[in-house]
Amino acid sequence: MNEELQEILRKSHLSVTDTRLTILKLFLKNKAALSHADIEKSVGKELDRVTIYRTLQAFLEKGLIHNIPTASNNILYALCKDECYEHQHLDNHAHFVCEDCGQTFCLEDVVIPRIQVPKNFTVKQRDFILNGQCGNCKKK
Amino acid sequence: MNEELQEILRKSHLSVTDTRLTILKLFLKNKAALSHADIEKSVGKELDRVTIYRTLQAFLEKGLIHNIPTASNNILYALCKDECYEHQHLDNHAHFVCEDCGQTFCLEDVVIPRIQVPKNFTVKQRDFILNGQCGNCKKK
DNA sequence: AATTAATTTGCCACATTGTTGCAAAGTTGA
DNA sequence: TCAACTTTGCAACAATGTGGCAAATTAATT
Repeated sequence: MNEELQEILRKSHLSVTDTRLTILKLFLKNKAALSHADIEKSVGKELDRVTIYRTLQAFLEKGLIHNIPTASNNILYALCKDECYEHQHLDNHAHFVCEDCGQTFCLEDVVIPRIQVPKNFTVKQRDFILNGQCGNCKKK
Repeated sequence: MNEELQEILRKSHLSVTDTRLTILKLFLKNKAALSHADIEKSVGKELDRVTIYRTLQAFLEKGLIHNIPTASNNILYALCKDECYEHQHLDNHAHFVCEDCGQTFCLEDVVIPRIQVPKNFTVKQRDFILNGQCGNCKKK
């Protein structure tokens, strides 16, 4: 298990440290996207607040995770798929934020449709965020 | 001119104050969406920082403006169209963030397409954010 | 027009979130 | 194993957001 995690970091050109393994593990364990606060809560005092910031920054830069725009002001992060490379994200799937449980899911199967933009505009990235109630919360 | 502004506030069930007229004027003058920091910079020391927060909150609640999710952590606000009502936003248009000038525009004509979501999921709101280069920056 | 009731504003203090510098600890590669 | 380099934790600081309260302003009423 740990070998696999290390391999993931190396593939992204990140040196292997306890901090990074811990945070990577969190991402793999959670189906939902994580905020800085989520991670801080999970690790308790095990990791410094600043270190978490810097780790997320490093993961972002190396293309291991991507961030998800939200209307509230907390940035969410989620693991990228294999098709994502450093500085070039191809996360063309939609994200779903559940109002009830607050969790955000990557809808890997929902491909973002291409749309017409005004002439002279060049589109480099597209984000599609849905808001509502997830399947789990609906049952209750 | 001032009469029209007052009318806009009244229509949204907001009492007319200098602060609100000032901020509303800013929104009407700017084609791009504004952040709290943008407004603070514009008005200088004319308005208190806290007052701006509360004014934006009031505008949001009454449906005069809507906020735009962004991947960075600063919330953007833009005027709503007439179809928006208090507590019920119908801003089903896409937003475009220009990488070069940093400005965010409402693409009023670009309607967000409906997409398929997993069964048991209920969609209440849809946000579509495009990222790239706007027409103005492309010319340069 | 003047008075009253209700709302809004500015100031203060405080909480939360994010950033930078630097020395100590850890990682990588030879 | 050693040296070069990177990462981490701590401290200090900057920026952003929130709540209380008295003074000022607006809206409503007579």
